[in-house]
Amino acid sequence: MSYSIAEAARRSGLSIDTLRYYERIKLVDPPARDTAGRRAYSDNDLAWLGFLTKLRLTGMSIKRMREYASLRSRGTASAGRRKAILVEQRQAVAERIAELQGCLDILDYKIDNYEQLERRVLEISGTTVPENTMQEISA
Amino acid sequence: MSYSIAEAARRSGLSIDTLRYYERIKLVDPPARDTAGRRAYSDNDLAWLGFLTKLRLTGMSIKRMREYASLRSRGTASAGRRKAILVEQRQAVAERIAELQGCLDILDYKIDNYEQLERRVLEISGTTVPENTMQEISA
DNA sequence: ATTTGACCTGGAGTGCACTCCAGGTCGTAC
DNA sequence: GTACGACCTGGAGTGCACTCCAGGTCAAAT
Repeated sequence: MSYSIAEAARRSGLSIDTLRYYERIKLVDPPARDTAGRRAYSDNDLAWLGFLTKLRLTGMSIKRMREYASLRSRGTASAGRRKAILVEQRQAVAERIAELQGCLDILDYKIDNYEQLERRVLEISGTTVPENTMQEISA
Repeated sequence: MSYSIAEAARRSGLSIDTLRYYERIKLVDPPARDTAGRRAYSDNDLAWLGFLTKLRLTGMSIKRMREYASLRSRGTASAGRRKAILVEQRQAVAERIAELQGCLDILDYKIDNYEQLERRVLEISGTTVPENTMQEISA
């Protein structure tokens, strides 16, 4: 099967401009063209775009993705280095997840503070809230 | 206690330039100054910088952090909206963690493919690797 | 007294990842 | 046969979050 750029954009979740941009910066190989010179993406192209969007979701930089892409086009001999990139990225993602988990804990703590404040305001409505309560919340 | 900009940078993990930048864009209140006009950060300032770096780690935009910062300076009345921002961010972080988990699975799958390829190459060293093996790996 | 180093200011520059634009070419629908 | 919509190109523009720079001030050390 072959797909117009609009269809490829729809299926990959990237914009048409981004698709052309990725081609310009050599992140994807130039797709085939139809008789009128319009891009005709193959299933293979789509699969590669799909994988690229996953790498992007992991936070991989375009520079790094280009490195991976260029290794890929050099064939089997580069498999080791490609694997190394993926392993490194796996590590980075795991670390990022841990970091976000830590952030989640902090957010929960702060949200809980706000909830306690709400409860206290309800209880002693009209009374001045002690200064240290605000400290606790804004710190 | 009061800290020089260099010390504040060291303690917050931000650069000196970033500290001045955050002040310029009203993300932090201008700190006190010493007799020579140099910034003197308080423990309170440091605590706020600490929280900001956590928010940044969650991927919150500076625009959103500024919103939070400006609400904070408007006092208790804004607590509800501040809490809402935190709750929303908590949600975004949880979603991002889930997304990264999914990426981790894909990376594991790809890495596993590379490992299988390595084993096959070892076993039948010198033999041509079947075309579909490469497809599986590059898709 | 001068040198050093940390700090100051306003403003310009950077890198990233897109995103938009003007002006042009096709093939199909009316 | 012309109007339309989807596509094409090279290049410029955007938003974000810093980062760097020139030229200057000040207090302590030599």
